[in-house]
Amino acid sequence: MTVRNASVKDVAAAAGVSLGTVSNVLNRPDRVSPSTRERVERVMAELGFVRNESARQLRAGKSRTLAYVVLDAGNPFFTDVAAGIDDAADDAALSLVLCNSANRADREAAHLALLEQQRVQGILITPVDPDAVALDLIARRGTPIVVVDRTRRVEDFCTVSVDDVLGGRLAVEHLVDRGHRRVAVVGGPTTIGQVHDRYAGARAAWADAGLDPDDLVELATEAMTVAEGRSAGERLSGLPGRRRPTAAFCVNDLLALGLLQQSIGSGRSVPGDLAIIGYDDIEFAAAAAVPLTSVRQPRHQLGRTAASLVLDESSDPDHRHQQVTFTPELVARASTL
Amino acid sequence: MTVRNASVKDVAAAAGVSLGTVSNVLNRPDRVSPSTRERVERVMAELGFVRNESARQLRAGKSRTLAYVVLDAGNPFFTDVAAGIDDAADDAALSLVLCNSANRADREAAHLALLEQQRVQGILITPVDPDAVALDLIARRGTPIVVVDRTRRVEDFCTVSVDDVLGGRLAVEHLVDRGHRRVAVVGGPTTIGQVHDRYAGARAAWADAGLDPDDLVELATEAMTVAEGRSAGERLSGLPGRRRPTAAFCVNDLLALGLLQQSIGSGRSVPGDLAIIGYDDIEFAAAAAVPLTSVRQPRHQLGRTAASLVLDESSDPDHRHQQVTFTPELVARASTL
DNA sequence: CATCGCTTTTGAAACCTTTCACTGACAGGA
DNA sequence: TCCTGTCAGTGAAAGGTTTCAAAAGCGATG
Repeated sequence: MTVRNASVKDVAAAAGVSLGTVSNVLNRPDRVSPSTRERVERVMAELGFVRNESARQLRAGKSRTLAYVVLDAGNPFFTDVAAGIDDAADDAALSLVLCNSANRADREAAHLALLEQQRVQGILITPVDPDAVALDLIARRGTPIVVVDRTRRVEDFCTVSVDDVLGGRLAVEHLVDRGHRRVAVVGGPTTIGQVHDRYAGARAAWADAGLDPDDLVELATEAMTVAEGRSAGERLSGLPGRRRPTAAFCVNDLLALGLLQQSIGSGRSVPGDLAIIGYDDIEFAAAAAVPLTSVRQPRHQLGRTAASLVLDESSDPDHRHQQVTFTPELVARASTL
Repeated sequence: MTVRNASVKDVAAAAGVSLGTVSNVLNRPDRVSPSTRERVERVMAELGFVRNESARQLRAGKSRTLAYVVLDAGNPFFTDVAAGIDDAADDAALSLVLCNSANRADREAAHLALLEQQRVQGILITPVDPDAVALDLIARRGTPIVVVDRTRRVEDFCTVSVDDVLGGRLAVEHLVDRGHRRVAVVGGPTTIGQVHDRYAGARAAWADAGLDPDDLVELATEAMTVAEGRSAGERLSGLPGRRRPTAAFCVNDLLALGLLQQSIGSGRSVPGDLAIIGYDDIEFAAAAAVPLTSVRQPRHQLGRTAASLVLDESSDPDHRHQQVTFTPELVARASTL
């Protein structure tokens, strides 16, 4: 029965009706008499008919998918953002595909090219470089793009992000409140916009508290991973007692978890000898052996909003670009008690 | 210049050549004279021409993508498997799209239907129910399917998995070696094939060591999450001293991390009062405050192999289905010292 | 100049679906 | 009986790309 790739034509012939009728069964079943419809449907099942989405799309001009080009599929933060997007896509009866750029510009470019050729409804992206010109070209040619968790210098399309300066500020204010007067800021590279902003917020809060800038120690890392967090911990241990900070603000939770592990492993108590605060509030932060204080970003909300912006842009002819900024929130736990 | 959706026809007209020549520039540039090629390419850039992948695919009959329908995009285990698939897809110059079924059969079905309509080269899937008949239908109609990290009762297509009975055995043998004579097995629900197999391996190892089955305490959980791990820890604390196990084997790392957190938080030392062993060896296992002993699965390898099987099936006419089983490996760390 | 061999270019057909103006058939009303 | 309106079904056209046989162009050779 099952025929390799039966088409509407085959179905029509086998059911003794015209092409148009088969198409109507598929797309407007109410315009076909019940008896005919049933016969056609039976034939479709027998022949193993599967609609050819390429042909349909060619005719329709647009696809039924949304795409998210994610920066690092292994980072729980991004998978949560993706879950938010997925929710919104579900509501709009679109399906979401994830593409992983793994922080590599060449992979990102390849994915973008294919997505544009596929005429996806819209592209959500956390780009390797938010100011890359390739994004402009694609947007100008008509595919809606929304930048997620990054901002651009020129505001020529929608972006959704979180106020990272405020986040850095919240973290340091919290530590100052707890009485810390010598604090490390751990993170890098500062070429990443987020890292830069969080540092800036940290410095501003420190200055506002009237503290000496020299007592806010910046500890640069090469990446934001657990391993880098451990190595930062070793560098911290190496400092002489009086120069050693009593607290550390890590610009993401992976760093914080690494630092936490290294500290406990080398016999220091957290928060007694070293208070630690992270950023992102990923699920593993609350689950750490010493539950981690962290700056929470509304990541699900971030994804949901980004998706609704891209949908608006693709459907509303007089769409206006927006820059949505969310507010981060401090979640205090045992690591800074 | 930029025209909304320029087609090869528009390019041909603007460059003063025929359709066929434009197509040749795109697909066989060597057959076009340098001067013509250059002119056509310039016009394409001016017009903002973007190849219509639907039309191309309609003609070609197949697409350039591979899809992985992942069970839970938030679980680091699966993102690592996906990274392995991605590697192999890259090598074959295919692009990989990820679809998240989020453990829901309806979402899985929707994704599968669309992927089949899109005529993807192949589908990799960690299914909600490996024995679901929908998979057979799709495979029978000609889309190669490979089941990842699950096995099927009927071996009618390729599967790639890890020997979970052996994994359970390794974990319990390790604990017995360390002198434990009263051990908890934490996990569930046992309707999941993997969980069932790991339990079975654990029991077999226990029996082989000549120990009393009553001293292998099974602690069922409703899901395999950090929160469930914590709650299992509370139940464990509630047991009277002599009945309380000295070690726990958790059937995945999320459970183990939750149990670890709860134990330390309530003042028990690990591994002194309770040794803990997990399963999967996700990155956060090594990074826990007490580094976690775990059973490692070759997850990258798993993905890579699955991708190469699906590619083989889609290209080699006399492909034979294979059931590949990998061997897990114990990674001993401080939590079972 | 005719012929040959080679490279470059052409134009039509094919891929499969959807749409839409149209035909037939039939029932009800005048 | 004739007309009108409704409903079911029809068939051709369109959408953009690739392929392939055939044509054209062109320099060299006899």
